[in-house]
Amino acid sequence: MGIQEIATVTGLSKATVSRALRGLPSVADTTVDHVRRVADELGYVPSSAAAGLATGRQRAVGVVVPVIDRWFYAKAIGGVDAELRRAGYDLVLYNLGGPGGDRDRAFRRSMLRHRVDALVLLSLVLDETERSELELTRHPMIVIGGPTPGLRNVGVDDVAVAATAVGHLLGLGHRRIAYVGGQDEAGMNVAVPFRRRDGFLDAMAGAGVHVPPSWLVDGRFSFAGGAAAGGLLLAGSGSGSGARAGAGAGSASASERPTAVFCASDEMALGVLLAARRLGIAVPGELSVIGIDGHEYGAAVGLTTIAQDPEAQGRTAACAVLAEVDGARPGVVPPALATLVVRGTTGPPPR
Amino acid sequence: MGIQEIATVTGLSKATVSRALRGLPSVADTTVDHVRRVADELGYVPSSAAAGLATGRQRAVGVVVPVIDRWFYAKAIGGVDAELRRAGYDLVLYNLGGPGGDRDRAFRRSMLRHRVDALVLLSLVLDETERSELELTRHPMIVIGGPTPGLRNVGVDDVAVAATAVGHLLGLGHRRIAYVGGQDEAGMNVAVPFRRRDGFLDAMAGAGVHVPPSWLVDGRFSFAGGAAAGGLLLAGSGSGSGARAGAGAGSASASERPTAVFCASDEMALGVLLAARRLGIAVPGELSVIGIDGHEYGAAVGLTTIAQDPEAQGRTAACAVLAEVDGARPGVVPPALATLVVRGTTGPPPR
DNA sequence: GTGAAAGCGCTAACAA
DNA sequence: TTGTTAGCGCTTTCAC
Repeated sequence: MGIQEIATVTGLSKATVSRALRGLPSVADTTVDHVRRVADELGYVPSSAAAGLATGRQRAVGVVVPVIDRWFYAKAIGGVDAELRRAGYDLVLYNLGGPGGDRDRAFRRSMLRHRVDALVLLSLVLDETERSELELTRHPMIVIGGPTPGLRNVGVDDVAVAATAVGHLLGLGHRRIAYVGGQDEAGMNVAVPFRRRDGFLDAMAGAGVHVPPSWLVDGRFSFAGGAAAGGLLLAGSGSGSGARAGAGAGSASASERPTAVFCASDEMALGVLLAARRLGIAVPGELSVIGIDGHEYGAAVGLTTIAQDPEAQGRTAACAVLAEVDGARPGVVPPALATLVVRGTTGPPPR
Repeated sequence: MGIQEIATVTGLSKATVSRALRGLPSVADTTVDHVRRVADELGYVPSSAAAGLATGRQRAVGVVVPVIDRWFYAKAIGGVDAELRRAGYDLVLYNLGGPGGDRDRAFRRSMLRHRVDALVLLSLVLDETERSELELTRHPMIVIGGPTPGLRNVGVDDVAVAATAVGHLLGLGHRRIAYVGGQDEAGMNVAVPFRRRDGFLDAMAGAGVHVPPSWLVDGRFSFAGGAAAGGLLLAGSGSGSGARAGAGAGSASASERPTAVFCASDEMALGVLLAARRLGIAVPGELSVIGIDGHEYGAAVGLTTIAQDPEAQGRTAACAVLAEVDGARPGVVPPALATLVVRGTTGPPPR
């Protein structure tokens, strides 16, 4: 069951069989037909290892993710996969497995094993060693998500996205706007949250609106985290210092709490929505909530958001590295699209 | 940058270097140290292609999924990955890409290219051709999810799970129980939904409780689908025939609609919860809702569910095929665990 | 404990 | 258009 069998059966040479199978020019059509037929009959299956050894090309690209079970990563992987499949490449997945994962081993033992021809890194922040180790492989590389020094990157302009969100809220008349962001421990994502927060702060400052520090809350980029953050923001202490009198049952009075919350992800926004509902705060009547992502759940509940398309980003990234594998110059990748989708969770602030 | 370099630098033979690198016995400890050191200095990275060619083992296993961006699949992949990494295996992902994916090509061109030593199939239903094509590769194989004729399988006992859910509801006093299930088009999952529905129907019949056909609703295994199904069930026509008078605003009167809904997935249950909220139906006061899965979102909103652990299932599956790759007899895989987690969405029916 | 040599299954010059 | 001849980088008998 190798190329040789086909050669002997057809009475041709291995070389010709190889050429025929790969559809190279300069092989008689009849020969191609014959070879193909025999290969089929014999149930021939090419060995990627042998081909890889001979050519130095594995026809596979590695995708490195912090974790898989998060909306953004899963979607992005899907996009990368789609493009790879189109090109006849396989996708080998390197899951760093969150903070608990044995990241080091993952790196050395596998990713560098020339099993792949290129790497797509999903919003990773690498340390010095990792960076230089990867550089050493001379593989085409690109990162999706936060910009990483020295590497090409595809992703939305997070600062601009935050500005858009703030602009929407400001336009509706809001001035008391809180932010829910923070780090995603599981995701090991660092740059993106910072850029969104800075974008928020800058936009607010640009509009001359003050943001009390206590209105910058950590939602851990998760639904549960968002719910907790929402609880803190809406029921806990308001804008000011710790204890306040007359706020009945520990609940922030309407005049003290924000009239809008900008969340750095839809999942957190959904959490905030949950918190609001639990506290009996009407949305968007008493509180506006806006997220980032374009998560399906958000659509179902009518969440206003700045939607991005991680799948498209995955495709873009895959195309980029594939082109580079084929010898193209790295080239610049344009920023990914993000569009404001106004739905039912934002409206004018209460009077 | 091959094994040869190390050989010349150390003054040893390729054979010894190879042995040292792989930690085989019968190599002097000093030699091993020396080789390792030199390899490190040279930044040596083994070629999996060459090793694979020589041994016939790729040290990689393929994971075939209908789609990646679904809770169950993402979690399960994570589990498989964890186990593979432990064993020093790589994971190559074959995403069938939903109904739109070019399934055929995915099969022939890649999966069979002996790039992997074994296959883990995630709740797939294969047609004849696919089955026999896979058989032909003689690879160890296992499926996670619905049982598939001729293949080992890991997963919960869906019939039992459904019975547990029904038991819980019945125990609370419910008799008017509806079911939200249906097919997950994206997931291409067939057996599981049927088994859960049948389990539900059997359990109900066993308890002598009638289920009107209109109380079997399709929720497409998604949040949005669940919300739609919930709307239909709770606001649309009740148990009986189409139009009814006096049901005000097209809403099913409390006496006609179910007092409990069993959903074949947590995502659908969350959708039903959303529908109930929109209709102003109190949960669990007027309506109990139970799901299956153990989704994080469910935990956050207090959804009662039968939790399963897809990650553990992934690990189990990986272990099983890995063992088989190492020459072990296939062996029987015990059913995966599923545990009733009672939270706040189920309670006694309204009087 | 170590070395020499023969492949693993394919591709890639170079001839014919 | 097809065949010949070398490898790709590793593992693996079989000697030493």
